Amino acid sequence: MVATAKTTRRTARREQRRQQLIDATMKCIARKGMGNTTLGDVAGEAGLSQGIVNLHFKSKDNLLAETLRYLADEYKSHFSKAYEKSGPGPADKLLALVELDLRPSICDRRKVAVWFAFWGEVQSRPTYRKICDERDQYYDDTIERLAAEIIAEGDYQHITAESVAIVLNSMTNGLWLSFLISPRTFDRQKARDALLGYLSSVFPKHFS
Amino acid sequence: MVATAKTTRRTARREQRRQQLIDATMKCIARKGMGNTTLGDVAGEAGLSQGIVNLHFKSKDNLLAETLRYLADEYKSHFSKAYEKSGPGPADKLLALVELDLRPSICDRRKVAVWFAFWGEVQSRPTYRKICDERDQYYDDTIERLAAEIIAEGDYQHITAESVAIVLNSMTNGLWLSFLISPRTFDRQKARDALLGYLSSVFPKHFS
DNA sequence: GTAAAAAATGAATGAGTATTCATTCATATT
DNA sequence: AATATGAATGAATACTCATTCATTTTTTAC
Repeated sequence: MVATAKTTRRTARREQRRQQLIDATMKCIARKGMGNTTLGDVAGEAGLSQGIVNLHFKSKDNLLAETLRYLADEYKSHFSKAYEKSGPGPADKLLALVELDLRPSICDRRKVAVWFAFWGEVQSRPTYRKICDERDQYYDDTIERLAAEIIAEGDYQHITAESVAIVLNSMTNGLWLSFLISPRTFDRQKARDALLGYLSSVFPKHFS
Repeated sequence: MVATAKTTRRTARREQRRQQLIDATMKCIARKGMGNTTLGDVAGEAGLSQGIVNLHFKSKDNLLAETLRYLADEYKSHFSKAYEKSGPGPADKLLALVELDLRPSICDRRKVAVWFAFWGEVQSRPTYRKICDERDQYYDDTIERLAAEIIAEGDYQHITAESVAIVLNSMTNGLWLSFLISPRTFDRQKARDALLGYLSSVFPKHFS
């Protein structure tokens, strides 16, 4: 009885419940769009009652901001892990980071839909902008530094680290858009080939 | 003559009003986001009365779809014009089309904000997806054909037209995102340099 | 085992907003 | 000038949904 009660208990620890609601929020946004997602939808998706979101997040605005922050933090964490785990040279690291954006766990229908939902509102919401900006800066700076190291190593001419960072950053975001809009025709392998094609034409000594 | 002129003027006024409302819609979406734009906002922005949108567009949903269609059509029209007007070779044409996406009349704060607002909802709205898909297909096919011609002309190895089209398509969309999120740090010239840098590394004989 | 605390419920509230429609207004037609 | 017609208004309506809160259920502490 004690054991059963523990596994089937209806209440959950605060953090657990919050996470459950954030997950439900992402599902709803992906399915119905941010504008058409109601707190009732989120609660229903989580199998809980009407007032649950306000209990745990105080307001809808707050829930949405926390959802975005969760996504951004998750991305950063994957990013750092990919960086640490990859080979020692800057080319290894750059490749690992670029490939990260195509990994199914990141380049996932639901998550990408949520990113774009927020980007669509970023213009009018300073909070969203701040969170997105921060993540982008983090990404951009790292990529540019790696590109600079590769350029120095290979003594490449006619190319700047900044340009490479701009290309890679915009390409990965743009690939997400293709994935979102045309999941049928989107092909991870082709996307990867395109990215590698770019890297090998700009850094031929490093990416054959 | 008299009858005809009068008739066309009357219908023209109707189209004029619709266009005025579409413009107001884009302004509102850019300022407040799609989710927070009310029909009252749109009517107010146009200097007209509450019920005006329903009179001309039947419903809010319809207004939004027509707004997206307008944007897509406008883009296609600029695209065709740029294609026609550009130099004869495929490299001239490719450059002209790529540069189009950075032209202030296209890469404009308001319009880009509206594109992203719709992309954020594309997942849940088949109508939006269809319109976006169509535009993308148009773009992609043309770019790929031009890339294929350039590859043939220059006898380039280790590169496919499809890859080039993927890179260019995702890059231009991605650059729009940077422009939207960080208008302060976004730099048209640097974006252009990055695009040209890509083209010259992949097609060195055509883009020095 | 009991009491206090915490978590969760779901009906009620009220603010906001899409839509409707009776009426007014402007212009064209006779 | 008189009439007809489409355009526009804006108050009224109907509805959605975020938020609140009194109540119930579950957990924790003793």
